[in-house]
Amino acid sequence: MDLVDVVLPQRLTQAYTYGVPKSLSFLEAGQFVKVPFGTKEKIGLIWQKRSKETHNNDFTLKEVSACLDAPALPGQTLSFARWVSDYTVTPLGLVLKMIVPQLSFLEERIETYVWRWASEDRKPLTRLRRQIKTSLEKGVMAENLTQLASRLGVSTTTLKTLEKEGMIEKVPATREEAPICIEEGLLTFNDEQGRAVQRLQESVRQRAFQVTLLDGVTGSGKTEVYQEAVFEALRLQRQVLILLPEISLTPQGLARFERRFGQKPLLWHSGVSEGTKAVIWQKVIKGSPCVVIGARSALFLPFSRLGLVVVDEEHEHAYKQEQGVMYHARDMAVVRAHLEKIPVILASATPSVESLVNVAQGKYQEIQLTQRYADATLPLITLVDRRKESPPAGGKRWIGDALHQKLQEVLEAGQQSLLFLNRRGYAPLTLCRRCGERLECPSCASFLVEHRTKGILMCHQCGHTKPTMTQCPGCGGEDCLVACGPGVERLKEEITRLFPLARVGVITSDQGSVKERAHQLRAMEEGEIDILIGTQMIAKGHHFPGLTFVGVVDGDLGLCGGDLRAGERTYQLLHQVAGRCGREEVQGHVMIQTYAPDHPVMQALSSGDRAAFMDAEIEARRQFQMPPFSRLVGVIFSGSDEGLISQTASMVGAKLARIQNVVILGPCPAPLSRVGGQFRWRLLVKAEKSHKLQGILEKILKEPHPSKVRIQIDVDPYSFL
DNA sequence: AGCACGCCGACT
DNA sequence: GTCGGCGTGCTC
Repeated sequence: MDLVDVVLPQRLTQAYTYGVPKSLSFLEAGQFVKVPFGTKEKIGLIWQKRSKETHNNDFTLKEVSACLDAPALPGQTLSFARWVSDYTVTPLGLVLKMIVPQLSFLEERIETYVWRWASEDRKPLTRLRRQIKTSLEKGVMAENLTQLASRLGVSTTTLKTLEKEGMIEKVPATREEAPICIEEGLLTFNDEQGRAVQRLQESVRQRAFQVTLLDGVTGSGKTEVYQEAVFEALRLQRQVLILLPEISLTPQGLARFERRFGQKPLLWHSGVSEGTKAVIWQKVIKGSPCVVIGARSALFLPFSRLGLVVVDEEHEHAYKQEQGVMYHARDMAVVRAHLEKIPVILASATPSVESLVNVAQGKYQEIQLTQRYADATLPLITLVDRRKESPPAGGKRWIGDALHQKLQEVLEAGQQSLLFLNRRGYAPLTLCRRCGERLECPSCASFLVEHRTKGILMCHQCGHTKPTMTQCPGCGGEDCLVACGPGVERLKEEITRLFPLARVGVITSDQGSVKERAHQLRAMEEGEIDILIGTQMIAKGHHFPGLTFVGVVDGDLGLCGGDLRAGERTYQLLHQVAGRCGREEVQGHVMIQTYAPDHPVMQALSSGDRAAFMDAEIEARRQFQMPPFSRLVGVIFSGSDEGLISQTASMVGAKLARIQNVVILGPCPAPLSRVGGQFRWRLLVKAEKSHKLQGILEKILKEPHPSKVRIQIDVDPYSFL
């Protein structure tokens, strides 16, 4: 009897060996099967076939009970699962669980049909029917008659009659029949863009692994350029994955995609319904040419004809998953492309240190886009030294004199301003001025942020909320609690005081519904808002034609703390915010309030010399032998007993320290040292890049340790705060 | 993830 | 005496 190793989509490290009954001798790796496991029947995946000689009699062999009528996972997807599992030290079953997040996805559902004119009759047709016939001959897909009706612009009843008469029929849409009509020549490219398009399309045609860093200044047409590569892949009947750090795609952006692709891109993120996800999953595994635009989890879709991967905004830290399976989607996208033998495009206006180093080392090719549309000039960036400004007076606390004056000018000129403050809520800290009590989250090591409009105090770590209080929980005093520091709500208060006649808008990720935010954005686009205040949310993608001025209220916010990437991150964020203005003929102006105008980040922003700044960052990383010039692995210990946790961490640290060529940093309380009542400690293992730490770490995980302590491995950690 | 097995307190 | 709490460990 043949033997197969079966992996279950659960937190299990190993595969289990089963016998294959004669009736199922056709089974291959990648197929889904039913197996008896413990007392239950489970659905699993055939990981590999093996010869019967390898079976020792340590256990009684059970048999595969049935084969599921579902398409098999493509071989490359299996290799990818193996690679991710090994690299991130994650149980194979958990990685499989990411590939098959719901077992219901395995069930076939016919999602889309191609509708055909079925009648051979030569009899003359009415004008309406002739029109329908002509439309259908172009190849139209729809899920049902209602949808078809809206697509053709006719009534459902007309189509119902036609179907009853047998004049039209539906055929399940298959790979070959999926019509992809690409509207050509909608865009004109300048020479630089044209050359970039040529190179990217060429790499798609070559169908070989290649990483391209598409480094283009804001407004240089990066998206349009990589979309041409996407079309090329579609023309070759291949699938495309576009990763975005978070789905911030506006309806307009989506419509633009659809117009050019001739089909809706498939959206994949946490907000998409299970049913829709199932349809996408099936489509992707069956190999229909399509474009999936997704958050990092889309990387684990079982593509069977992947032809191109795009990682947009590749520098974004949102690509690093910090909970559960800890992986970096950008890095894993490169791995996946390598295994699939296809090109991958990393796009950014402010590439990460990691990618720039890879370019310098010749591992990635680089394409630069330096020209902005319509010869728009880059905004002028000036720094305001807050140390030299007069102390808060005349209603000013967070807006200094220079910024105030500039806002006034812009307002008088009838133009729009944007104020950037990366802090939600009213005030980040509430303090008792009598006893010094600070309002903290009961279960996290973080302060409660006041949200005055909602009348609540909120922990931004765990989401815990409670109503605002008037009495200090420390000393019981009334009216002694004071809000410290600004949040966007408080900034709005100040702005309305300074400019009572201005139309002011606020956009944050936690205020109002998606619809309300969209409404605010539109109002801004249409010039109905004079001053828009916003957090990180507004840093991305939006284009406001009338915006000429951006004020950064606190440029130093991201710089505090000893984070390895603080400088890089602050540069990227502020650069992105600055890019919101001055796209049209008028030159934009950006003003950054800072207490550290001499800081390299501020100097780089004001001089526009990114290369020098990044070179310095890279040099610093090299000097201190930090990533990407070394390898870091975090080992996180969590649980409710802090003493036990720190003790275990020290023990494991001592054990790890005995390994050759390894430096142990810590242990010390982890970033987010207390979340949801759980204490977290972390130690960092630093080694040379070539050092294969994963094997050793896996052993550490398996070694006995107090069961109340959870140990997690974080390869290439990102948070250091 | 389940589920059985096992070792302690509360209750008919 | 037994029921049932969940902590522990195994499932080919």
